[in-house]
Amino acid sequence: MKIGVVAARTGVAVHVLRHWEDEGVVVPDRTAAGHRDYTEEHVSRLRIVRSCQRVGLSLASIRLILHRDEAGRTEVIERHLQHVRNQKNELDAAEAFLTHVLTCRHDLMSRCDSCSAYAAG
Amino acid sequence: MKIGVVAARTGVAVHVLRHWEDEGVVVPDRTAAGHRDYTEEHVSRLRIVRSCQRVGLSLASIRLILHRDEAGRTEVIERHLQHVRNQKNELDAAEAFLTHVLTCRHDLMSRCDSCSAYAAG
DNA sequence: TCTTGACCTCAGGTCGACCTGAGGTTCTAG
DNA sequence: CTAGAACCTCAGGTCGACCTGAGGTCAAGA
Ligand SMILES: [Zn+2]
Ligand SMILES: [Zn+2]
Ligand SMILES: [Zn+2]
Ligand SMILES: [Zn+2]
Repeated sequence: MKIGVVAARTGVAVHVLRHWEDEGVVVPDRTAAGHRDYTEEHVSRLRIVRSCQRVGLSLASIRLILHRDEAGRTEVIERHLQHVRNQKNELDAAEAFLTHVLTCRHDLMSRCDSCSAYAAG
Repeated sequence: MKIGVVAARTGVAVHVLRHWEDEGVVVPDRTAAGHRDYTEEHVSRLRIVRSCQRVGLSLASIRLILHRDEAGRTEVIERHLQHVRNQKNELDAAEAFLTHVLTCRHDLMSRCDSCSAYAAG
């Protein structure tokens, strides 16, 4: 499958697909003429890249996750799992804070218990 | 309070504090001689900046959140609340995926139901 | 007073993840 | 067989959030 078709199907711009190849994240095959040639497996992986990016993983980490043979893979995944779990707590706190500040009337946040609680976290 | 003391207390490097001032996020007072002078309220806000950054908010958004009088503040906060709620779902999916790939033995992710499920999301 | 460390500004560099454009080749529809 | 779309590489730009260094000012202890 050609790069333009993949871009249309995945919503990932052509130059981005080329960039991800440069970074070794999803490396397509090549036709005899040198054009990139993507399989369904590649497309599958591209979607995984997007999902991983949405939770803040870098291309370097995603590359590790997608390639079973890379050194330090397990460690990176476990580190990110830990990070993902921490993020959920951070998000709960952030949700509470953002909800609060919408209606907080304190001039100084340092005098507001709710705001201070978030600053302390 | 001088910038060096604040850096030590908050764990935020001096040049970062200066950068945050440039961006209008936390703007300290000044002494007669032109040195930055932080109050406890400033320190409180600095901690909030860190917490907000940890959930992916940009300095521009954080500035809006910290300054009640800025235009479009409510909209930005509500947009980020929505984002925060989405993130929690993303994180649940990512946690499941990362846990799975640690032990997935499929050569092609497109042939693994668990991996495919994450690609589909 | 003098020294030494902390502070100041301003200019330029880095890093990750793109984005844009130039200049050239390949594919495909008419 | 030819025009135009789609592909290729490579060089350089952008953006956010820092980071580094030069060259100078200010302040607290010996
Ligand atoms: Zn309050
Ligand atoms: Zn409050
Ligand atoms: Zn499986
Ligand atoms: Zn799997």
